[in-house]
Amino acid sequence: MTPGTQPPAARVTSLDVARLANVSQSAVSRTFTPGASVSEKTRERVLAAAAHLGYRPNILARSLITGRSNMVGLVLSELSNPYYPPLLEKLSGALQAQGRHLLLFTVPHDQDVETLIPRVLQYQVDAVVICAGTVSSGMAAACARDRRPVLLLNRTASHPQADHVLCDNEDGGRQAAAALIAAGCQRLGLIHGQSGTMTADLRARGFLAEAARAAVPVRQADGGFTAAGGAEAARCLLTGPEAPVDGLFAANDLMALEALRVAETLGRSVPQDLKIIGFDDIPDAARFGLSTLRQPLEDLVQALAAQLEARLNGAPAAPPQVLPVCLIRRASLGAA
Amino acid sequence: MTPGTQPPAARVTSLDVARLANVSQSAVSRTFTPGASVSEKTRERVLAAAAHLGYRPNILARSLITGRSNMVGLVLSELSNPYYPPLLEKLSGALQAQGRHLLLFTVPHDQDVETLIPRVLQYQVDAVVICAGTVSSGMAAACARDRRPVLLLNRTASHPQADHVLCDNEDGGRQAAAALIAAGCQRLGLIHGQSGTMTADLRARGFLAEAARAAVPVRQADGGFTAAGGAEAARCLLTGPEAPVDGLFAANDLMALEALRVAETLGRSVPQDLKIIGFDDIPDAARFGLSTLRQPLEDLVQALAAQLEARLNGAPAAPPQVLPVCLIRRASLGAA
DNA sequence: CTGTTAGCGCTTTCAC
DNA sequence: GTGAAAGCGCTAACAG
Repeated sequence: MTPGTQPPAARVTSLDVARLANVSQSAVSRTFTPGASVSEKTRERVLAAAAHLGYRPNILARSLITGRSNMVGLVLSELSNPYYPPLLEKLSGALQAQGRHLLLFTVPHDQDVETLIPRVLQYQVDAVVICAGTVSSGMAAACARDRRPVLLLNRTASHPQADHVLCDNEDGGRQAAAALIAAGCQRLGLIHGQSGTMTADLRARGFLAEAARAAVPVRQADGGFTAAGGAEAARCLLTGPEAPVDGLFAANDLMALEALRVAETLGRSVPQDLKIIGFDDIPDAARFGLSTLRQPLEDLVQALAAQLEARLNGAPAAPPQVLPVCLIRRASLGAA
Repeated sequence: MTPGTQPPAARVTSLDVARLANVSQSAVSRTFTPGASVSEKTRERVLAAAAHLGYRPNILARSLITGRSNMVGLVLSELSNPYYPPLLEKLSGALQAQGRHLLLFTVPHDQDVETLIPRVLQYQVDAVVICAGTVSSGMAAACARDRRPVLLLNRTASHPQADHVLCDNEDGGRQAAAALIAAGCQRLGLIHGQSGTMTADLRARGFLAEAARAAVPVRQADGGFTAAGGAEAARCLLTGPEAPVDGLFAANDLMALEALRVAETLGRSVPQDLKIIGFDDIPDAARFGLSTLRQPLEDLVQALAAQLEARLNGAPAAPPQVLPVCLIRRASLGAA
């Protein structure tokens, strides 16, 4: 049996309901259209018939006419980072509350975000949320041509037609440096995220700027945002001939937690010899007393959902929305 | 401006392409239909015109005719369990390789899986994958009426029309007990998952059966599959007047890891005084030397994808597919 | 191989 | 308020 040869399911259509209820097909349609005018009598008859047959409007057929699918494309790449699952859960919940649903596209390791976008658009999603890779202008243009809003979550601008919702990465870096310096650190270490990504660069920039302002030296290493890379970078920064660093900032918690473990292995006691700050506040951070910059996940998602709603109602792209991050002081900083 | 009042996007249709290429609309359609017969000449003209206009077929319109949307509904509840993100990532990848995409539905905390299903079906998804809550037969019936395959991932049977892909939870429990006993444990402890869920019950059953077979006593506590609950249960099992347990099995790693920490807090040294085994093999398990029963994620996903493909080609529901779990020996069991 | 035609299930004018 | 009819963008017969 060849694929696709199956008879399509015998679905219940509005016409079936109309016949059973002895009304026109349009009456059925109106009954299921929120703002339409139907007499109470008709509505009841239709609803009864629909319930009897198990009828529910076909959203795809509807969207062909209304131009609205109530689906939002979500392009994701880094589900393995524990920061994302809570985000995804909240995002899905917020959109579901608006009557929309996420259509998921994951970026294959060997592929680019770019190449995925046309596929996303084919599904007639009402908007595209991108939370992966770097977004080039070609892509934004493709969406703009189709008048499909594009929202970038935790990515920084590449195109003025897209909305941007993100946390203040640069200020987070700044806060980290300030906190370490205030805690008495004199030789700082910075574990970079994947270079080239805006979040990594901004966090680093803020950190370096604040350290420079205070004239505190900084040694750097690249951890690539991964646990393994973070461990490697930490080892690199905590050993060697030079005077060891006494304050460490990692561009995400995954790496910071590894640094914590590496420090332990090397016999450095935290927070006495070494203070550590991460970024994201993933669940494990609390468990291991890791100080970190917490992103306001709930606010990010709410802002995104609100902006999405606005754009779908015709509003133009808004200026980037940058939400504050908040330093959570835990044991790794000498907090209670 | 009222919602939905916006003019639908000015989309490029197959007719636009046809006109530009001086061919019929069907020629355009055929060009984009894999198995159709078009001359090389026409195909080129069409593709050129399409590229020029930025045309791509509207999948929703297509699905109205073919009865195939290439979307698969995914009903999820427990994204916060670190076991799920890798699963979701692999699943999405596997389906994407088949040219399908996941439409996400998360179960709100105050709601039932049941109530979500009609909404899922409205989107004309080709199939529904459920990875949440307990699935009642009413729901399965609804899907069956629409001839929509239902696949349950890591849930046990409730309806013969659904496919089931899961790992051998009961045997995992058995293996855990056997391993602890073989390692010399004489007083076992069991931290239950959320009671009522099949995975929790089966893991417990296997564990208890094997312990009983070996006539080793077992104390039990409920951890509800959560980190907090696991810590509480561990504290309960590791303290108290009775002789302390020397072998502990937790129904998932989240709880087992907490148990590991609680044991440390209580001054019990692992694996000397106490051996611990978890379930799932989440990333943290390796990091903390937790022995655990690893689920064959990749195999689960592949089996699911294959079964999905089969069902969509007309195959009937298959008998439950139970994949073996594998005990990973780490420090918590005294392994190297 | 090609164009013409019908129609997927639905919403939306438009008369009544 | 209601039904008839048109048509969203596309595929699938069907003649040629």
